[in-house]
Amino acid sequence: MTKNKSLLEKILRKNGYSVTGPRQRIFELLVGQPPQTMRALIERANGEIDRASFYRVIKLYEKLGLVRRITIGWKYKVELSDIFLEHHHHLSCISCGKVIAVKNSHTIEEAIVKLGTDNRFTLISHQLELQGRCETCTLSAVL
Amino acid sequence: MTKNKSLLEKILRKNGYSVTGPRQRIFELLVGQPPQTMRALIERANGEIDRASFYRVIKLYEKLGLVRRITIGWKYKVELSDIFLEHHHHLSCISCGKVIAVKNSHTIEEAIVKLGTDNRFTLISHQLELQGRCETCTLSAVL
DNA sequence: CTGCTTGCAAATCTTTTGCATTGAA
DNA sequence: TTCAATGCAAAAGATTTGCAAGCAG
Repeated sequence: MTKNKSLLEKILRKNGYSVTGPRQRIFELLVGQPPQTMRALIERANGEIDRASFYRVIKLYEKLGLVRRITIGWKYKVELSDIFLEHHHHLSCISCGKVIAVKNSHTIEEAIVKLGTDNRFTLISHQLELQGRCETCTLSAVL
Repeated sequence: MTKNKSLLEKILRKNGYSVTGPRQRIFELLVGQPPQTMRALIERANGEIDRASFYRVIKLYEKLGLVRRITIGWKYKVELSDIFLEHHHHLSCISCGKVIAVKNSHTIEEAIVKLGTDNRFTLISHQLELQGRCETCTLSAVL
């Protein structure tokens, strides 16, 4: 999708950052991938981009709202944010580690907004993470 | 509360772990505190307990479901789990860092259960984290 | 006693920083 | 040309591990 890439460029420029090779490359490494650990992301670049740049770029992307970090179990992973992906949450299986993205329910979103206003908070973002056992693992736990 | 402490002992024994000084001490350091970083927790022990033991004990407590980790911003913090605390979620202010615990709404809990069944997952736990700006910070952002 | 726990020290892994160099605008 | 962005190397921080000694059961 070149559409995403031009959106990336637009956002960088609009915020006064330059469009560079590493920044584009890192973006590509995020497109179409499930949430990845930093390590995995860095390894996928095969040494073409320095570790430090990864951290710097991801931090920038997070600030610009392009990327978000989600916590699965103990460590965090990064993925493109809702600008590129439809807003969703994660359901992860504690047995096999599978992570599935679930589209958000209207009910939940509304209740969340209410939580914010009830507490006089101006909400900016939220994450919902669910842990459980997927169907396969639930079954094999019984066997 | 000695009630909590005896519950701790019961859980440890029932799972075949022994009740030791460090384990009790670490538990005490968690009681009645807001979510803490590992570093803060370790510092509060003033060198009486080794760093490594902290990590080992917290990991054990998490496995036993006594403790949970929540992610606020980038790093995680630990707090007692719903066994000791009422089930709740967190609202954190991205300006001043304040974190408030919000009792859960029925609506959200129900919708979450539905999300699980819709995806044939046996749900075990979930976390909802909200980010925004508290009233004070919202106002001072305008000034 | 005996094996689980701990402390200690060292090893690993993750993230950040300083600085000289490179590259986008 | 000029300043932001990158790579590199080193520093800082966080987490884990091996092993000998200590303690709960």
